[in-house]
Parts: sequence; structure tokens; C-alpha cells
Amino acid sequence: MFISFNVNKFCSIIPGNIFIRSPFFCSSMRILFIHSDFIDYRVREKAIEGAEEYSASEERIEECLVAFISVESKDDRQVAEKAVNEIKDVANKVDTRRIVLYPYAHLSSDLSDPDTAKSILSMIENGLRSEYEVHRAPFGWYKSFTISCKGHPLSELSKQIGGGEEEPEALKKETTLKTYWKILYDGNLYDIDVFDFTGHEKLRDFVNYEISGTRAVVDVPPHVKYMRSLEIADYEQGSDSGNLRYYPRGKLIKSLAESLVTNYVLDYGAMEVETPIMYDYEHPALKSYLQRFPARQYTVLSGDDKYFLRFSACFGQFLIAKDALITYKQLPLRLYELTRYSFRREKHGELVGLRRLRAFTMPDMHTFVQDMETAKDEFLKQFKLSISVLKDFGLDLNDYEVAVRFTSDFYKENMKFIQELGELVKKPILVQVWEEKFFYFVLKFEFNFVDNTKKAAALSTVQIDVDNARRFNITYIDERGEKRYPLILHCSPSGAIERVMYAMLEKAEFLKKEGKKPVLPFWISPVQVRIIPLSEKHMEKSNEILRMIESAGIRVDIDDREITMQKKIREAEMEWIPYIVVIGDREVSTGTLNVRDRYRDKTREIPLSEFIEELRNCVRDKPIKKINESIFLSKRVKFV
RNA sequence: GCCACCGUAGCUCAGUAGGUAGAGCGGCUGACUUGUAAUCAGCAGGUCGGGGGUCCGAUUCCCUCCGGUGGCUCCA
Repeated sequence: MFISFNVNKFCSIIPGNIFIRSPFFCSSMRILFIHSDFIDYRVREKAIEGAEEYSASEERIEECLVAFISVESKDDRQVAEKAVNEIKDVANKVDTRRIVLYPYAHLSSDLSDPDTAKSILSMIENGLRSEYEVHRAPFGWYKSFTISCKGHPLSELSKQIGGGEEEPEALKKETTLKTYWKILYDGNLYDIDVFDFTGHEKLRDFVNYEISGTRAVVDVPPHVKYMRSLEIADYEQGSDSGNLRYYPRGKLIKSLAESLVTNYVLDYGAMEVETPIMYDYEHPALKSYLQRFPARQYTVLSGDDKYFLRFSACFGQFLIAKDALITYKQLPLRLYELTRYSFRREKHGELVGLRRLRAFTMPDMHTFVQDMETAKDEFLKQFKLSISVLKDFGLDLNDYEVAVRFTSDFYKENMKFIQELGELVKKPILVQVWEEKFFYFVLKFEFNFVDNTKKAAALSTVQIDVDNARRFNITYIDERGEKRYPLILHCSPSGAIERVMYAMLEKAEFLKKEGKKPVLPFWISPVQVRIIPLSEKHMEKSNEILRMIESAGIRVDIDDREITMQKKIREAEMEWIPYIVVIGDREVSTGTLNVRDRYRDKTREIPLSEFIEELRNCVRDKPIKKINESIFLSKRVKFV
């Protein structure tokens, strides 16, 4: 599942950092700017044979912009021109007319040959000479220098200038890409600024998040404290940031969530496959694709070979589909994998709890279809599938915001279809229209969860991909025996599993804010029933009841510790356990249970057999797994 | 990636105007044998995130690295 709608610059400006991105893609000139009170350099001795002739021995230039430059192996005239523009840009910002070009090999490990470097430096010098006073330190000499950096915010910058041919067409378009934002409601499209968001506050938060980028200043999102206090997951300092550890309860929740999504997708008609987690940088199909995404992946060096860790299951499934013999009779063909893990080296400042990780678990289904009509039909079905999946996680349409994005061409031909999506959810949705196709897809939706800090995170999503069959050479045989490219739907019916866990925890916090007790859906609660014996003499009866509940496939445990009953109840409540059953003399004699019910927030009397039947109904059609720790609380380890 | 703040016992946090630290919870031991969110007492537990510097002396001041968080930027 490739997900993108915002755009990023191919080469970014990161002050104070010279090595900006992975060197594996294309070469690019590197420049370090220092706005200086002065620079003073002395030429010592020749460093290389091709050193430039130079007569003076010392030079001092006052009040100038010094550009330390490394020319890299593939730099050319085009790069020189860009460099001229960059230097002009910086010179104007710091308001100086005096520029020192200083050849400086140490910014790069992939240098060009000396002749190329000299000619490119000359090109830059000539490009600047008409407007600036340009000084040039000689190339190919060892030099000593003293520099005085002004130290204001713009006085130190590093830039990387990419080669023209390496920059993909699609990325150039980014800057000129036009999009429109609308709200679709009751079959009408409204402008954002005239739409009345009353009663749709979360949608407004989502819209703000998407369009204006405004963010409320708030604390850590509440799911982070729950993720630790409920012993679900935790940061792992021994790994890279964004790679979490899961404790037994978290692992259980995660497994159950994975099973649920997988069951849905298999019922929907997909075939589960498994594909490698790392791929060759030099593979032709992947290479052309990867060029669009600057250094966002983990790199693995194995001997002399370079691999990247997958960021979705797309490659693996596309490479399978490419080699498969597919005929029109077998379409739609659906392949599915639950990627454990997908990897994205998200920026450090972006990582938070379970909301955004560098290693995450992504259910990813690809549906290959013949034509747009079938694609739309599948899109609609998968839209509904996604709603069902999220519902089982306790997330209904009020808990997330719907965004639909498409190209204007697609809209012209499919207005009714888009309106149908709006009618399905019966609430306003955010619409983004691209003037022309920029990504590989023409239509996508996402369900976005807005959390307690008013930040949005995408959950379910489906896209109609019109490009990648061609790129990966995936074909099917049509009715006339000819090879044709299918359309491909990318679908993650839940979004990343960790993100679903995040949404459930954030939703629990919303419940708490409403004065209700935070809780997880019954089927996914790591402990569903806790038995609390009133004293030691009730242990035997407690064990008996435990076995009966357990045999119905319910996760039940027993608090056999020698502490007060009040304390046991308090702790069970803090663990969000749905049902708490105290066993004392009354229960032993009557056989009726007194159940403390967290969903209804009350205690009630119920015969054991009825209680078991009720629980059994709650987990019908849901994945069932055994408890993942000792059933005896006295044997439990505290992980946090 | 940039900027800011934070990192003290297993957890949550207090404190030290520079002289190596304290509470609550948790743990252990003992008493209590309990009817729906914390029974009482005693004990143990810390190279004050890592490294470097200044100083007679650093957990405290400075630098740096790591980790966390917020903002910016960005998000296949």
C-alpha cells in the first residue's frame, strides 16, 4: 500500500547537516554555505596532479558568503546552473554581493574527476560574475584557512543539488500540482470556507490538519500512557526509534487484531501470500519506482549488495503477479499479505507511541481487475469491507473522518459514483481533487482517526492504481487471447495494526472524557473475565468456575494473591477487565454469580450457565486465542 | 532533519544556590482472612540516561551523544 498525497521536495535544505540522504540513488553537488565576517586562506602544497595554476599565496576576503563545494561524480552543466541559482538565492537572503567559491572535497564520498570539477566550478563562477564579486580558492591544493562565521540563523546552510535527469518528471510537477479541497455532503460539493462544521467538529479538526496544517498545542497523546500502563507495548531503546516491544498482553491484542483482519480479507476472496522483507536497489522495476521516494527506507548492506526493507507489500505481490499466468476468467484476482513488518524511516520528530512507527504491521491486499467498471465495483465493496472491519474494533463512522481524493478527469466521468460514496456514510466527507494525475492512482479514500490531540492518522484506505501494472509488467490474457494490463486496487481494510491499537486506546480516552469507563471491545480484551476469590477457602470453587468459563473459549484468570478483595477489584478495574466476578460463600451456595460489568458500569446477578452463554455469543465469529500469561495473578511478572 | 523542553529507585515524581539523595506506589517479610476502586507495620532497593570538560569535589555548571516529548518541516 503506497500512501501519499502531499508532496515532498526531492532535495531538501537541512542547515547544519551535510549528508542529507542516501547516496544510492543519484549523485548531486553538495554545498556548505558560511556567511562570514572574513575568510583567510593560505595555499600550502599541491594535493593532486591536476591542480590549478596559482601564484598568490594568501588571500583574505572580508564580509562574504563562502560556498564550500564538492562536485560529485555525475554532476553536469545543469547542476552547475542550479548551483548558481542556489548561491544567488542564499546571497540575496543574507544580503551580500561578495561570494567565495571554495572547492572542498570533504563533503562527499563520491567525487567527480578533477577536470570535471574544475570546469563545473568555472561554470558556476561565470554564472555569478555578472552580478557578484566572485573570489575563487584554487582547486587541487592543500590550504589552511581561518573563517569567522556570523552565527545568525541563516549563516550556516548546507544544500544538495540534484542532477536534472535524475529528477523524475512526477516530482517536477509537484510544485505546480493544483488541488482543490471540498466538502461533500448530501450530494453537494461545498467550499471549505462556507461549509458549516457545527456538529462535525472532528471533521473540522481533520480538515485543519490536512489543509492548513494548524495544530493545537497539547501534551503527549493519551494512548502512550495506556500503551505502557496496560502493558501492551513499550519503547525499545535497544533498537532504532519507532521499533517497539510488545508485552504478552500487547502481543495477544495484536495477534487477535491481525487474525480478525486476515479472516475478513480471506472471506472476501483473497489468497494469502508471503514475500521477502528486503529488495534489491538495482532491480529495474523497483528502481524506477524508488526514485520517487527520497531516502525514506531502511537500507541493508549485505557484503557489497544493497537492499532496502519493504515499506509495503506492493513489490512482493507485484513481482508474484508479474510471473503468474492470469486470464480474464480468473479476475478479479486478490493477493493479500499481512506485512510484519513494513519499514519506513519516518523522521524522528514524527514518531509517537503507536501512531507512527518505523516498523509496523500492515494488512495489504491487491486486487487485479480488467476495467474501470469492475474497479469501481470492487472499490465500493472494499469501502464497505473497511467499515465492517473497523466496526469490530469498536470504531464506527462517528469515530473517524472520511476523505476521498481523485483526479478531476475521474470526477467528470464518475460524479454519481462519488456521490454514492457520500450517501453511504451519511455524513460530510473531505474531498480533494487533483487537476491532473500526479500519483499512480486516480481515486482513493481513507478513514482518518482524529485523536485526543486533534491529530489525524489514516486507518483504512483503498486506491485505484492505473500505473503499476505497466511498470511491473503485470498482464492478463483477455477474451481474444491478447495480453493486457489490469487495473490494481490497493486495499488496507484496517490500516496498520498498531494504528488500530492506537485508535482503540484513544477512543477509550474519549469514553473516559465522557465520564464512561475506558474499555476495549470484549473479543480483543487480553483478559475477559477476572475471578476474585474472597478468601482461600473459596479457591476451589473459583478454580471450578474458571475451568467452565475457560472451556467456552473465554480468557479468564484468577486473582489468588493474599491481598484484600477491594484492592483486587481496583486493580482489575485499572486493567480494564470487562467482567469481574467475586466468589464467596454466597456464590458457593447459590451457584449464581455477581458480575461487575464494565460495559454497563454496574454489577448484576446472573446464573453461571447464562453468563457463559452470553460471553460465548460475544465472541461468535471473532478470533479466539488463549490467555497469554499465567492464569494465576500471583505468578504474573510486572513488565512496566 | 531543525528548534525547544525533559531524562533522579521497577513506576510516578520531589530535591540538591556544586559537598554522591527523598516520598508515594510497586517488591520482599510479618500481622490481618476480609463482599465490589488502595488494611497495617518493618525491610530492601539509586555509578541521579551515557561519555567528556571545569572544579579540591559534578546528580547539580558547560560540551557532546543517546532516548523521550512538543512545535516546525514532512509523510509511498
